[in-house]
Amino acid sequence: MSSTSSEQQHAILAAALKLLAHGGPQALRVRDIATTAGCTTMAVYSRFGGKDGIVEAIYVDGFHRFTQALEEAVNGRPADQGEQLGMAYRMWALENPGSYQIMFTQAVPGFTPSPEATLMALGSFQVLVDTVQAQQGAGHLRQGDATQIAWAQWGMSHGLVMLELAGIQPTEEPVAAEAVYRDGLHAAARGFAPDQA
Amino acid sequence: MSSTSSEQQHAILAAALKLLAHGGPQALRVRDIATTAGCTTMAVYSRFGGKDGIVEAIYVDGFHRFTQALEEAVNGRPADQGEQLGMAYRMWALENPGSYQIMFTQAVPGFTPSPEATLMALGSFQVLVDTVQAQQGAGHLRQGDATQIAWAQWGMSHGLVMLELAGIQPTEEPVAAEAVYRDGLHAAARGFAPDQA
DNA sequence: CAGATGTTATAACACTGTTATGTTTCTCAA
DNA sequence: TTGAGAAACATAACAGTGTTATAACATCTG
Repeated sequence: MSSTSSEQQHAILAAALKLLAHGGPQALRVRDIATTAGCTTMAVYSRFGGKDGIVEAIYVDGFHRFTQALEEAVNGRPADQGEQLGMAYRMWALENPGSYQIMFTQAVPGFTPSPEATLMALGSFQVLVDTVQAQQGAGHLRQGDATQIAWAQWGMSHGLVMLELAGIQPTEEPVAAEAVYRDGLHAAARGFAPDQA
Repeated sequence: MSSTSSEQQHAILAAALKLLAHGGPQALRVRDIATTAGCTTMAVYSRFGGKDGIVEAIYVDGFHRFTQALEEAVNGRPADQGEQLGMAYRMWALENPGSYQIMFTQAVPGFTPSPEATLMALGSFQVLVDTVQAQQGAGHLRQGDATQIAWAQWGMSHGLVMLELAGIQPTEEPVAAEAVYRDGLHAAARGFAPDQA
């Protein structure tokens, strides 16, 4: 039946996500995924076409949830949306480090996402652009290319998150990471504020 | 002799860097490194202890050259040093993408740098902190924790460079990447400027 | 010179992604 | 119901890669 197929697909993906959460990207081994999902190695090939298929599924699932988390975070006045978005970005990455690495770094050697998956990734970026435009409309950000401003903010978020995920700390106290991140967001907001502000 | 040992070490490292430049981190295969260096597979184990030893050598070599490039770039008035440093950061990463990936991402699955190598990496960060302090002294950046400001700037540089290395472009024109990056640097500088400026 | 130490060359091993193969099970029309 | 075709399973084999073993060779030391 098609329903059991789909259930097994789900079980395999869930097993892969479990291994990913527990041991990072390098814990994604086809045999282990199959064992964890309670099926044979071949099932992974029947359902996903191989390891890259699993990784692509994780990639797509990750961006789906990531985009959703970002959209849900933006629910206040435009003045607050930048910080809300930035903090949600970091939070999601810290809670889903394995997925984040697969989505934004080449943690799995041979894997490159399909064109459709890449488009989906850019759709996630659209949330940032929309937020920038809302803030521009409210006079909190300078006029100009919203894509460019969103890109710079994405860059700062991504860079700080990556450094944090890599375990590189600015100070001895790990508690400071969040404060440093928030301060970076504020600085970026000031940097892109209208001239007269 | 010890000199021939050292020469062979150098030949192996050079071969690894050549493969890295040509095919990226996943082109670093022990057999290929040995063949390119004109020695046997075992020589890699005698000289470097295995693949991780080679990767660590690339890591250390990379941070050595990276730090040097950053230091050489800072040679103007404090007002210009931020942009000089940021542009040198991006330029080095684009010219040494393989090394940059090994240094800042986990491009080689099992590899983790030794504590000494990690200290060396933080030494590179010190160039940023020194520059921030010079700019603070000249009144171009707000007073406060120089480490924190440098960290945010590093984050933005790292994030934008990683996105660029991953081939993700903000617009259709690849020429815009440098302009976007430079604008991001300016925004960060404005964001951390003293209040009255 | 003789032994110890290190290096070379070759091969074998372990792990992982992938493919092949024979068997079983299921589906569904006759 | 039944039998043919298809799908899936279980097992094994294959290919690539990091690593280790082993024996022959070289080099240095006393």
